[in-house]
Amino acid sequence: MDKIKIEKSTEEKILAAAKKVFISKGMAGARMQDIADEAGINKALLHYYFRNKEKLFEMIFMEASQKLFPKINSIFESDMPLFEKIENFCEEYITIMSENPYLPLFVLNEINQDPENFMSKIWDKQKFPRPQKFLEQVEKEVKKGTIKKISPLHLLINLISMCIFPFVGKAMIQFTNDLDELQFRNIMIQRKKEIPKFIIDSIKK
Amino acid sequence: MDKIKIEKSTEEKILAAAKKVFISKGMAGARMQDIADEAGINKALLHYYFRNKEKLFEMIFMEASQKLFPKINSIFESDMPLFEKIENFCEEYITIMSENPYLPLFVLNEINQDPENFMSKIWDKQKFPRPQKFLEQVEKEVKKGTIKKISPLHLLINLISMCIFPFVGKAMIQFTNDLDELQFRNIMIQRKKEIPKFIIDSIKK
DNA sequence: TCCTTTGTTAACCATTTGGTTAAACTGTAT
DNA sequence: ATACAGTTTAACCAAATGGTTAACAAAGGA
Repeated sequence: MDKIKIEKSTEEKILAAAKKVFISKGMAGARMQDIADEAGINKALLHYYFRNKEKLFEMIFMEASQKLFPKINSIFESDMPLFEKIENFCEEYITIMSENPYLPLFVLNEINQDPENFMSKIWDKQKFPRPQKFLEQVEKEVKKGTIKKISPLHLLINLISMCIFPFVGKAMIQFTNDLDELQFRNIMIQRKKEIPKFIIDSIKK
Repeated sequence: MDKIKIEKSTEEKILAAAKKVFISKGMAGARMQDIADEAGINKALLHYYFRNKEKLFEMIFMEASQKLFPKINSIFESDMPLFEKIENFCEEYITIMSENPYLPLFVLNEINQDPENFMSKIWDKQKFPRPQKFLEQVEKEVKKGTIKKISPLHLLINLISMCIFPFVGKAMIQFTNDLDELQFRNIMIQRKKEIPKFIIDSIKK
């Protein structure tokens, strides 16, 4: 153990605990007491640092959704060639999500459970996925005849589905295929290459 | 309006209301009072028909997960040729889910939030997805050389990802692409054909 | 050393929530 | 009419839960 134990500040301890509890139980299922226990502090201290449950949740959710979304844009809006862009996206995206495998389900579920609140408070504060440029790029390639005729939107949905879904359905996939954590991790590493290959095989002429 | 209004029994009213509330708010977020209101009855009547929240939830969750899972098996384990099987799966699966678009997120989220409880109580009561035969079939086709060399497991994950994820990420997809309910429905109808085409284009020789 | 600010806690409070009870209502057979 | 079973409700209860308070400890500056 050459890891030096650095004293985390109380605020950091709370945020780490809140992240863990919120992501595993969701906003409705999380208990302030659980978070306090997890952080090893008194419950009142939570309210000293963060006014209330909603504020604390918002902080965690913001961080989480920022991890889930904005990395997408920088790739989608870049000037890379299409195939390279697809490869890049899979690589980057799966790498980030592998470090936070429960994050996509958490974010998508909370969005779904309270869309109005989500949109108003969280949405416009950060850049949201703008797939426009990607869609146009696909259309251009189709017209140029460099790839098969395919609906850009369906291609986009296929791409993000194959990257994100395995994390959302992690428990199901692991159980039906009898995979432990390590095996799952390895499969996701493989998918960084498998998905682009699968897509490009499908659309290249 | 030539629809005849048939009086639903109280039990049916409760189940319908519970389904609606549980699926939109999840187990933890659902309130017994909400369900009672939705059903237009007194809260105590809920406990008259279903002992407690857990029992009521279990009933709804069972029904939901039975809709999400077992239809898969009959197709996966049939003797259809591979391409036909893929076409059949997409067609059937998306049709069912289009009638219950929020069901996949609900089920996957609850599984994730309480895996132990899920496994013990719900899991073995019903047949669970057995993709074995599908995987073997893919491997056989690869060896025969009728399709490209591809990992059967990745192909399977790709298939279910592209079918299920759009429902899980419905809110996100609708928002980023500015789609109303009807447009989303139509895109999912297209996907019944688009997904098999996309897959077969990728793996056929 | 005293005083002020910041951090931390135990005890407490008000509301929400799942669940119970006992009474009342409804239809049906006697 | 009466009795009886199943159904429905208003009122109630206890536990859980988010949040507050007041007292206390620690740190630092005058």
